[in-house]
Amino acid sequence: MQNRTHTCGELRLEDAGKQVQLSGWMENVREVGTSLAFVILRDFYGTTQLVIETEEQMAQIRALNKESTISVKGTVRERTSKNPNLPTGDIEVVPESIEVLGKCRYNELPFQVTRSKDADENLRLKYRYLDLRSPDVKKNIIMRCKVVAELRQAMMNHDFLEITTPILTASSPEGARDYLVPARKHPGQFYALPQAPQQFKQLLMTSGFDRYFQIAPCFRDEDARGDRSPGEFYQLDMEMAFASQEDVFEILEDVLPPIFAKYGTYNRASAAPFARIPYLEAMEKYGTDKPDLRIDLTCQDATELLKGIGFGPFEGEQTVIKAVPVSDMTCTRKQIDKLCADVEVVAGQKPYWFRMDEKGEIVGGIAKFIQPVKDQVVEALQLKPNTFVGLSAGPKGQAQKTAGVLIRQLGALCPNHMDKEQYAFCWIVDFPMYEIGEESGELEFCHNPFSMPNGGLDILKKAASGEVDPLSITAFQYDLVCNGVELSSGAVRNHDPEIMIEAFKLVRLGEEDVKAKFPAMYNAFCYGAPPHAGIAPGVDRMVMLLAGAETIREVIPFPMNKNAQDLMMGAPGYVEQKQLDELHICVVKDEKDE
RNA sequence: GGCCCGGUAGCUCAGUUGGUUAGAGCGCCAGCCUGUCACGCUGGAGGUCGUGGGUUCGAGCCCCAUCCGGGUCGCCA
Repeated sequence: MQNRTHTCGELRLEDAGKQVQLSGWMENVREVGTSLAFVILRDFYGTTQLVIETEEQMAQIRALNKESTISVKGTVRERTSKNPNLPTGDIEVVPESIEVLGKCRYNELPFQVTRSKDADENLRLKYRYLDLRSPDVKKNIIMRCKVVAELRQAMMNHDFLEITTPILTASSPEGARDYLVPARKHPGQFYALPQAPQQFKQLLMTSGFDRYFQIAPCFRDEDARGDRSPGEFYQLDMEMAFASQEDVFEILEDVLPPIFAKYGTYNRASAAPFARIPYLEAMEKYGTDKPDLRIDLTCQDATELLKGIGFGPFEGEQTVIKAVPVSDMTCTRKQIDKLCADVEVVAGQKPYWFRMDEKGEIVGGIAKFIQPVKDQVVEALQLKPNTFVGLSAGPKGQAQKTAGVLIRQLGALCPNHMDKEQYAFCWIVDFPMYEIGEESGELEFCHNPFSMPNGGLDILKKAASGEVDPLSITAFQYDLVCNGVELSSGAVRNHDPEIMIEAFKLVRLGEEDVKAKFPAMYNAFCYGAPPHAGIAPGVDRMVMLLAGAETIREVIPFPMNKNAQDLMMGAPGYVEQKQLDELHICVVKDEKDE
């Protein structure tokens, strides 16, 4: 059975006179008088106007609810009143027959399809199939498909092979919380869904595959954010054998900018090579390890300068003071107050400020404390009239963080300090290998234990003997950042079992722990592994940046809500006792439920 | 889990200092309209103001508890 000769976005003036068949959703009906009506028919490709002129068809349409699907055979006709705003606005179709294909049983919908973006998000997600009917919602998904296709093609052009890795695998002791799957044939044992194909891709390198990539599903049981989907997400996962950090950078610097420029809201993207910023420098200069380089503001240390001026929050032995000067700042007092309030919410700490007015006077905020040291401050911060200075103070980490938030908010507030319409990439490099854990108070891996330390075995041995501070050791670990969004982490991997054991020793673990935690990888590396490096940019995040979407859910076809529920499918849900029995699972009731 | 904001018609929201019968836009239903295109006009239906308790002569509004949603921090090798 054929349902159409053309799509609803296809017909033009030159098609006038043709016999056609169209099928689609009845988006709207406009009755004008008793025997004239216009029906808007919508499919994936667009909309076409039908004109109803007979009483019989009028009755047929009146009996139908909007959003029903119908198929119409008829003649294309030039409109007497054209609509220049529509691609098909020059023509209309005069039906000879109308067939109902799928009735919409409800005359009142949960929301109006053409305005679904105004509806409550949980309602949209529950009725996602209605939400997605809106071209505006659909367009992000279409763009996502094209971007993924181009990423795939670009990777293959660089001789990468797409290899799929298991979805049911072993629980990994490091990192995020796992999703567990009970093993029916092995009572008490569990599979886990992969947090990333990390170990598999490293095993592929050890197997002799030279360049691997995958649009890989990843599963992590952690709380959601606006830019972080709960449960599952996709990465452009890649790994290269006999490769250095720079080799990985070169690939992405070639693959990403053209796709960002082509599909993005902005058509400019950083050219290769992207800026490389050492982690410590990023924290010093931008107050964050994901700086938005579209903003030309930086922060500087003002501890020496401002400690001891008698302002309470600036005192204290551990206190560090950061200053963010903003030239040519013309914001109102109201805007500054709002800025400070916003910064406090995000950073969890109050910022301070003062301003040099147009006459060169220090005014506003904590000006009276600055007054006595005005000359030094003007000198050190190179102050000119109409310069605003945001300040943060506290333990180093907190002061940096607050300064980072200040920079971001000030960028958003001052168009003259933000070149917004572009994709500004940078690499954050030289992450520390170790840190002092906040809870344990002892030395721990900073990011992940798979990264190669800069200095190799030698530097680890020196750290072990006390010659070198382990906190000063950096790893060949890098982040890709775009417009203040962390797109990806990657690393040159530690492929040498000896170095691995030494690295673990520093955090009080031994060879047995390495073997127990990562048996496959450890064993494999004992059979001769190539040096290798990789990275895994998040696909959802990239598409979100390209679409300029407010939340990551706008670029996922069927997203879960923030509580990791799929309201449309009813997941998670209870299962039958028989299923639990087969899986040897006994559900213990929460005390609250009893 | 902490903090902040919210929950009023199918949808999006307004609701003054606590005071008569809780409103608007869109949608829905009915009628009118022969060139609409966010069609227009007239009329109508539709509400346990999240839930439970309290204060008060009187609560959508104030207080307490609780549930749900959003943001943010924690968390995310």
